[in-house]
Amino acid sequence: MNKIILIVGPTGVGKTNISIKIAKYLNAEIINADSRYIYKEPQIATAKVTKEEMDNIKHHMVDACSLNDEYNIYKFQKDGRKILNRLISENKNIVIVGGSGLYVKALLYNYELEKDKNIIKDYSKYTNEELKKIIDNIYGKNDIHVNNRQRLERYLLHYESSGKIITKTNNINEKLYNFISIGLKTDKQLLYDRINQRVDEMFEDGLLNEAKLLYDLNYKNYDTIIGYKELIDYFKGNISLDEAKDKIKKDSRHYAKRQITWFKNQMNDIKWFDVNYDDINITLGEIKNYIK
RNA sequence: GGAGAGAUAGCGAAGUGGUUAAACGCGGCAGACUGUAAAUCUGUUCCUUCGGGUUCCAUGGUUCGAAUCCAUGUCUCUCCA
Repeated sequence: MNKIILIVGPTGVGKTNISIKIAKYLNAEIINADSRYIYKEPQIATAKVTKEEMDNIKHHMVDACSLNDEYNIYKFQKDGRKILNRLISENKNIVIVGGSGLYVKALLYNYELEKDKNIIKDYSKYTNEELKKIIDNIYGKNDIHVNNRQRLERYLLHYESSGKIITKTNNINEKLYNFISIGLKTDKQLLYDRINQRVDEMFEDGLLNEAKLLYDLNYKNYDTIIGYKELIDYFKGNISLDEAKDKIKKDSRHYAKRQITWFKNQMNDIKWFDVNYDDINITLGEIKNYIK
């Protein structure tokens, strides 16, 4: 019987390193569940696994498309499950690692997503209040906040293109695969220190060059990546490099906090491990013992 | 040495006699989230045993009432010498 291990945690805890060690131990292949690893161009900004780090472990769902491509959770679910099912049929051990909570859930839980019909609607003539009222008439128990225009528009678009409403169902907590969930954590101040330090290291490693290069090429999803989007104002001369750098650190910390909130409250039966950075083997030992 | 301007919560900044524990922004903290998710959005942020307590540089004063008016002091900034 093959093993499927899910490893989650906030950015900067050390998921990449640990996942590879665990994969090595299990002779497993890795499926990435990190929404920004999908894009092939960013390397430094997304702290992407390097060839050397991979240590000959096969990685899936990394560098799968261009920053110019339209990628979304539906495609991730479809592509990811295809690989997952294939590896299962080949009786391989699998390590799934990622920080994108919704992607993880879409991959492993009963999230029913349908192919988008590519309908484009323009709701710009409606105010938030008007959109909210329309949605309230469709489904009074919706909990979308009036200010959340993105979700308001998404809800209406989904309804108008599929005729279906988005409701909270229990399916979303129903596991479709037999996997063990592991969460990596550490003291929050320590995590924030690590994140800040990692941003400094990214700059030492040439983040600015990478960012400028892609900026000049005008990539479509450029501004969805922490580490790039904060530099836009710097390239335009609106802020100093130090200001941009601080903003990257801040956005990264905020992102980590949102991830922690998600994994803590949106997912069940995650076994949390405190990462020991002085001796990673201690943490690895605890994990190996748990997944035995 | 002379002439002005100013000191407000962690920071920036409103407020110039009463419904002001003090707008707003940032930062902090917590949270929501089934298709942009590294996204989007929400709540909270002087202390509190939730009864209340203590605030707007300091001290003293005017007033029924002061962050707001007066006096003195301390500090900061700009300009003139």
